[in-house]
This record gives sequence, C-alpha cells and structure tokens, in this order.
Amino acid sequence: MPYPPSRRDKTKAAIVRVARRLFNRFGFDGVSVNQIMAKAGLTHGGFYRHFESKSDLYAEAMQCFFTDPGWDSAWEGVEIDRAAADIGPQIIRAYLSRQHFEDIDNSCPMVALPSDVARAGEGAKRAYETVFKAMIELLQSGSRGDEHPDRTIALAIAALCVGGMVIARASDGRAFADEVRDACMEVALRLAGWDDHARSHQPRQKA
Amino acid sequence: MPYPPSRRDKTKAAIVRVARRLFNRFGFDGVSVNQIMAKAGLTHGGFYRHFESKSDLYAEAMQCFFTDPGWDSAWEGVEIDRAAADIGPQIIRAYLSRQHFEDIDNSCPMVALPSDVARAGEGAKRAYETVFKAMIELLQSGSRGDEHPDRTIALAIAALCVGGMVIARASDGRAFADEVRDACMEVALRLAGWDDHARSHQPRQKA
DNA sequence: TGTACATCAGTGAACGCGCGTTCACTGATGTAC
DNA sequence: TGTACATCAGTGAACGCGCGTTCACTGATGTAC
Repeated sequence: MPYPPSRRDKTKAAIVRVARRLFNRFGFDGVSVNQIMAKAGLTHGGFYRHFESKSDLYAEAMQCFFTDPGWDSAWEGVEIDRAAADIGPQIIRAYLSRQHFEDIDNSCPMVALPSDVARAGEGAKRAYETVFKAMIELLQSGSRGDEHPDRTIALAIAALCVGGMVIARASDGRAFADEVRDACMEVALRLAGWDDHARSHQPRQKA
Repeated sequence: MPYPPSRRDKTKAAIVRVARRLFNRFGFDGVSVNQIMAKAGLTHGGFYRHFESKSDLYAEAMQCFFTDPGWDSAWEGVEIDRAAADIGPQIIRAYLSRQHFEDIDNSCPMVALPSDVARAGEGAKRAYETVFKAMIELLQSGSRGDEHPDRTIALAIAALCVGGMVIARASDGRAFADEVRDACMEVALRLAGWDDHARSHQPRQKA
C-alpha cells in the first residue's frame, strides 16, 4: 500500500463534490468527464480508478443531499437547526428561499436534475428516491408531539417544495418565479398548520 | 412559389410533433437533429430550412401543451371536457393519472423536461412559463361562481400536479411513485374543496 | 538507519464515434407566356 | 393547351469538434529486510 487509503478517499470525495456542482449547473450530458477531472485538479485518465462509468459518478453525486452532512448550511444566511422543534417550517422556508433559487451550484439535486434522473439508470433513480424520503422524514421529525403532519401531508409538502422550485427555475420571468415560490411556501406552511397565524413564538396548533 | 406554402407548414408541424415525443423521452441532448428528421421521414440537411437551430425547435416543441388543441385527449381513457364546470378536478385527476405517468411520449413537457429547460435559453423558458400559466387559468376557469380557487391556491395546485409527477418519474420504485401521485392528488383536490366528500354529484362547497 | 522493491493513483496519447451546422446540389411544382 | 422557367423544400457529403473509455506508462510512497 504505497499511498494511504485516505488519499484515495479524499480524491474520490473531491471528484464527487466537483461533479455535483457541475451536474447541477449543466446536467448530465452538459458536463464531460474531462471537465470534472480538470476542475478537481486531475487528468481525465484517472477517472476510472474511482468510478465504473460516468453514470456511476452521477448516481453518487445525486445521493449527497439531505442524506449527507452539511446540507443544513448549504445556502448562506439560511442555516437550519436540525434539533429544533420547528424543523418542518425551517426546511420549507429554506428550501423555497431566494438563496436556494439562486444558488444553482449548491442546489438540491432534486431541483436541479429531475428530468435528467427520470431518463437515467436505476442508480440515479434510487438515489433520488432516497433523498426525497429523507426530506419527508425530516418534515415529520419535529419534536412536539401532535404537530407532525401525517405522511400524505408530508409528501405533498415535499412535492410543493421540490415542484415549486423546479417550476421557478424553468420559468423565464423572475417576478413569476418569485410568485410561484411564495405561493408554494404559503400553502406548504398552511398545510401543516405552520402558517403565520399559528407561528411567532406561541405554542403551535395543528390546523 | 413552386410548392404551396401549406406543404412547408405541414412538414414543419410534423417535425415539431416528432421532436416533442423524442425530447420528452430522451431530453434535449439525448436527441440529435438527424434522429428527429429521420423519424419525420426526412434527411437532416433540410432542418435549417425550418428552424434557426436545434434550440429554436426545442422552444417550439415545449410550447405545445395546454396552449395547443388536442391536449385534452392526450392520454387514452383520460379525456377532459373543457366546458365542464368541474374542469379543475378533472385536470388534477388526469394530470396525476397513471396514464400520464406511463405515457412518456405524450407527456406534458413541464413534467418531462423541467431541468433541461432550466438550463436552456430564454425561448424554452418563456414557453414553459406560458404553458404553466395556461394550466393555472384552466384550474381557475370552472363555471360555478364561488368555487374557483384563488390564485395562490391555484398556483400551489399546479405545482403539486407538476411536482408530484416530476418526483414520481424520477423515483425508482413503482409503489413509491404511486404513493407520491396519490398523495399529491388527494391534497390538491382538498386544497380547492374538490375532495371526495364534497364531490359525487352533489353541489360542491369551498373548503 | 538505509536500501530495494512492490503498489497503484494519476498521466496523457489514442480509439472510434456521433454531434450541430454548412453548402453545393437536385428535382417537383406553380406560374408566365 | 403546351412549354420554358424560376423557386425553394429537401438531399447528402463534408466541416471541425468534443465525447466516453482504454491502456501502456510514471513516479511518489509505505513496507520488508
């Protein structure tokens, strides 16, 4: 063992990190293995020491959100406290925030890559499902007994978050994109009884 | 004018029709100009008599849904009566139906192409926005006075429809995809007061 | 402590391939006489 | 009615290019003695 295994792991992690940013911005077909490796400070030939194929890397890059450490401070000024009782509304506000809308590089891949994934292989789809399920669990994980949305509501809230952002990103007008985000945020919060009337440091009630 | 202009128009329309199906299935980068022209029974060279570029065709192919005639019978067994008072719930049920989920070729492009469009040019994004706005108007267009969802609710319902389908298509498990569709359908109907309790041939009430 | 060796992450040239677009052309047709 | 002509939708060879993947190699390092 000439190099310590930790070096291999670090390189691989760096490739995945770079790849996620590039895939988020340009999509699966819009990024070449060469570009990814160059941005990671390597040459393209070494790629296949770490991944079986480009699709293989794609699935790994997709995986790393919600299921990875660090997502809770992905966007500047929109940190999330995982232990807080109101993690549900925190996630909704952060996910549909202007910061997330603008930060393509650090975007949640569920927003940046859905139609690519729908066309991709099993690996990427499994990763997408895993990340989405992790989001649902987080939405249901607030600590105050009664307040958890049931699974149907949690699914709909997650779909509003992801769907709202996807539509906002695919729209041309900034004003319209803002309107979509705002509407989805308002309705998502209302669905779980986290709307502004119930909020503001008073004990919350389920709607 | 050696050929009647109608011939030119017919050819162009045929190319767009073929292109929409291919783009829906394989995405912008996954389809070549050559493939599109071949499927339309032509050779690739003539493409540029009809379109300035591949992106140009993409925007045109995106446009044709909800804003085009024929969308209301896009999926077998899920026809929509545009004049009916309950067009809102009809659209929600049809959009989130198993038929729409399975029929990639005739899918609404908002579901099949969102992340491609987010990366595409102004033309495609404008088309996406136009189609989404057409959907919102349809959701608000039922004829029974009081029952129309307000704009915020209509936006959220449309986001649930599009978002739910996008997530279902990007997920690996069929069972999970079904669960997402069902949850989005249920909540979308409930949001507008069109849920099963209010339905079933009785006069409807707003929730 | 010092040297020889084995490992394997990373290099870079090369592979076959299909892409979007251009362009000189062909030939079916509508029009003018 | 019949013929010569102009138009332009459609053809197909060619362009330069970058892709994903392979492979013989290099050279920094940890280990054995």
